[in-house]
Amino acid sequence: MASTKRRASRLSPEKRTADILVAARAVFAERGYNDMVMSEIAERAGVVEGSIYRYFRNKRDLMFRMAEAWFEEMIEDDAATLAAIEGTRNRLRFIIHRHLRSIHQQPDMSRLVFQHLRPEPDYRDTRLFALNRAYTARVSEVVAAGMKAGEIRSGLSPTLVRDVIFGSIEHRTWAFLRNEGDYDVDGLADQVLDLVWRGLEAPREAASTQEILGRIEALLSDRAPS
Amino acid sequence: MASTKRRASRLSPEKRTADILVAARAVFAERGYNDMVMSEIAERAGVVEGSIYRYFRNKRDLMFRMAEAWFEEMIEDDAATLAAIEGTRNRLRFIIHRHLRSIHQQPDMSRLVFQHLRPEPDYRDTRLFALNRAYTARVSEVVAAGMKAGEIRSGLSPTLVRDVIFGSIEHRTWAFLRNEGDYDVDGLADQVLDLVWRGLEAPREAASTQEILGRIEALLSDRAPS
Amino acid sequence: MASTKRRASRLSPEKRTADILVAARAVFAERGYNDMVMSEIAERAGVVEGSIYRYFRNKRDLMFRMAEAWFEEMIEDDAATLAAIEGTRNRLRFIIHRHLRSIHQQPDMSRLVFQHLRPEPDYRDTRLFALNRAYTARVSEVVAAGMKAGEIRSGLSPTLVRDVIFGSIEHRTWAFLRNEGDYDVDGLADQVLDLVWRGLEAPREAASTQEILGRIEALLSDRAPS
Amino acid sequence: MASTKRRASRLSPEKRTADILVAARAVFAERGYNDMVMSEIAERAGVVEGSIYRYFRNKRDLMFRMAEAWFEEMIEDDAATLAAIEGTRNRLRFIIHRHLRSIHQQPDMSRLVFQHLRPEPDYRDTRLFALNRAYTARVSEVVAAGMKAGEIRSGLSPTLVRDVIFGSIEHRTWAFLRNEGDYDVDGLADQVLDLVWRGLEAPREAASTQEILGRIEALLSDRAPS
DNA sequence: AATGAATGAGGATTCATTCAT
DNA sequence: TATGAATGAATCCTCATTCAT
Repeated sequence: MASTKRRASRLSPEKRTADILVAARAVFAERGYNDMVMSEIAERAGVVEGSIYRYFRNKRDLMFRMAEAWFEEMIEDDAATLAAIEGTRNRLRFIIHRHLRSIHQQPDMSRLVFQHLRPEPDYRDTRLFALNRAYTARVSEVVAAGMKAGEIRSGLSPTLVRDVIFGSIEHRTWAFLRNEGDYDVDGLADQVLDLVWRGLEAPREAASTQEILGRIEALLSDRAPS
Repeated sequence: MASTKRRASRLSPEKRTADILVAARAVFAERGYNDMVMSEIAERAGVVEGSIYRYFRNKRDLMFRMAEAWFEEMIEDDAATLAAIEGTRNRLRFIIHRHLRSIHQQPDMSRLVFQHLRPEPDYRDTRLFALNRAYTARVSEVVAAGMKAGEIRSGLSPTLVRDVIFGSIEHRTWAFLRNEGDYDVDGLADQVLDLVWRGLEAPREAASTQEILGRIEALLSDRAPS
Repeated sequence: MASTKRRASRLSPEKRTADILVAARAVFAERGYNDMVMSEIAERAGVVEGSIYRYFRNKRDLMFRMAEAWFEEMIEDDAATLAAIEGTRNRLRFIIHRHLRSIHQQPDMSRLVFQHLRPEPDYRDTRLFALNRAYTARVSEVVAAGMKAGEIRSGLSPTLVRDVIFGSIEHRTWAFLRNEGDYDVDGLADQVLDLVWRGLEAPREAASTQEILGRIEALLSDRAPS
Repeated sequence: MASTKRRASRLSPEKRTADILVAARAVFAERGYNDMVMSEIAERAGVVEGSIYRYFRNKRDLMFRMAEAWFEEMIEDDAATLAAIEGTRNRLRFIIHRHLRSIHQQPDMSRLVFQHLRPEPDYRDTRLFALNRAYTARVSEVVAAGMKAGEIRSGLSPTLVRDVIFGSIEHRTWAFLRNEGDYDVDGLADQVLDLVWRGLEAPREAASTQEILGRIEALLSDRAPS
């Protein structure tokens, strides 16, 4: 019986790493967090288990890298879009909508990050942390800019706004992530935005009243009999 | 040959259950989620491993019961207090403050619920779910009441408000739960409340309108025809 | 297909421990240090792998316990014999002979102790260390007693004598433990004893002097004047 | 596309071998036996893992070569010294002292040889064996010479003396090699020598007595009356 | 001669849960 | 009701060595 063993072709580390990540993501999508075993990933990637460890320190590292790749895609995809959107409110809506959409499209990956990776003790030293921070920092930045432009009332903590937005969304979508029902991305985005925006926007009431009065007075005095 | 073994004294099931829960909570506090092993709980509770299974279906059940006990305490403690507080804003502040305080005082238990219990697939069929729902429903109720009273603008989803509040708080406190830094319960409660309240409160346009009408009348009467 | 699984009968911990030790020793004898796998030990002992870990912390512990059992047997066996032997020289010979015989009969076990267990970093905190110390201390004790009795010259360090005896034997028998040739227990015991004893025994100068005087007197009386 | 990779400069095999040996020894000194990995050796030697295998059959071979280099140094260093020492006792003391000093200065290397290399099954076919034999043979040679010169009693086995000396020393120094305490090279050398020498030296008592008696008898018979 | 990517075997260990006594 | 001995599944990781380039 001839041995059918064949050495995997010699690939560049980048290609091999990418292959393994793709395989890992596929296995993860199919099996979920608990049943994602290294041997299956190796098999799919067309390498031997041991080879995975040349490119990834361990399983935990592999999972982080998986999530990092996901974040990188998202951040890159959004950059151009966000740059093209004008107005604080519109930009916030985009970010909110985007997050709701990400969760909706990639519930497994979301669960991975929310439940398993983010709570890790040394998460803060992670590249994923940096990426996630960049991802959420967009809110803080938009808020800070809006504040400068007078669209958002001053005195607010931009990072608190960030936590309100992402926290709200994630709390709202837990049921979906547990496979309990669905949600409407567009509608929910509007609801969240509405609520948050009210909390943020600079008070216009006082100014309008003055304006109204001023214009009425102006009108009346114009009409004054000569 | 006399056996020197001593049988555990026969206790009432309630007492036994309580003992085990106390032991479990102690072990959990000391060892954390991953290193909480049944044998140590049994030892502390003064029973044998197998006996735990007479009172708890399995470890998962035991953990849920632990968390349920925690929630029951909180809900009960708060009932009277909340009843004594008047005003929608004040009541919301209490609930926000309360949640921030719970997390601050019981980080382990919070992590257990947020990270391990709530994401469970059949969490929804759980008594913990019901308790948690009762715990968070207080927000929805207060909001609904505030809406009726005209303090809160209509058209809002009370459950969305609930998600905004608890989501914000939990997102904000993740770092703390990872043992990264601390937070100021009072200060944070005020910040969150401020932001949320702005998003909720009914517009005071009615008042401005009155003012506008009054001043118009005044102006017009000044110009009364001679 | 009927399942043929059967629970192992419930045994006393002592019996079970002994069974596992016996199995371990058998596997060790057959396979040697490197190929002694837990699964085979379990199989032979009639238990499941996991059960071994109820009685032994880990494989290392199991190996130590194996060696300890061996030492206990030896020490116990010898106690009566040694008590019955009179004379420092005879007692030393017994100990030397005994050690040579142990190595000869249990080369695997000897190798285990010499090569793998004794060099362990925390060997000193081990029960095996205590037993080994008791085993070798017999030399120190006999030497100390012999010194008191004047059979052995004073000023010697009994523990050094211990090291000389056991060190010599072990150095001499390394080749045998590597499966290179054999050795003659009796003959080697005599050789070692001879060499060591010369190093130990008190000088008999007093006796020679007596002899000299006696013979001089004899000579002189022969020549008595007629 | 120009490759920026730099090929290791082409060195003479002797130099490469030496470099790798130096690197191996450094890694071994830092990491110890268990954590000495080929990749680190390669890195230090400025070559790639695979290249090591051009110069050394395998890791085992590399370790043996490491130890061999050590022995060669020692043997060479000692040759002149030993030639300059006169007297059997003095020469033995030098050898004993030397061995104690070697262990004291190179505990890692000693442990390597004693624990890992010497017990190997085919150690006897090794160059290290030959070197070690040469190293220890100095004892046998000195003993044989001393026997011829009448300083050492006849009937002894020179190789047994060798085993006594090296065995004593190694048994005595095990604790030190386990990092438990230290020892005094000079003092211990004297103690060992004292004990061993007594076991070796030719008995002068008996001979002297004979001599004394003979001379007395001769004297007396000369004086016999005619 | 050098590279370095790929190989691949191999086993200890944990602990929730069960069930015969 | 209590006991506690027995179960048993399930997998990550290392690293010396090879060999195509």
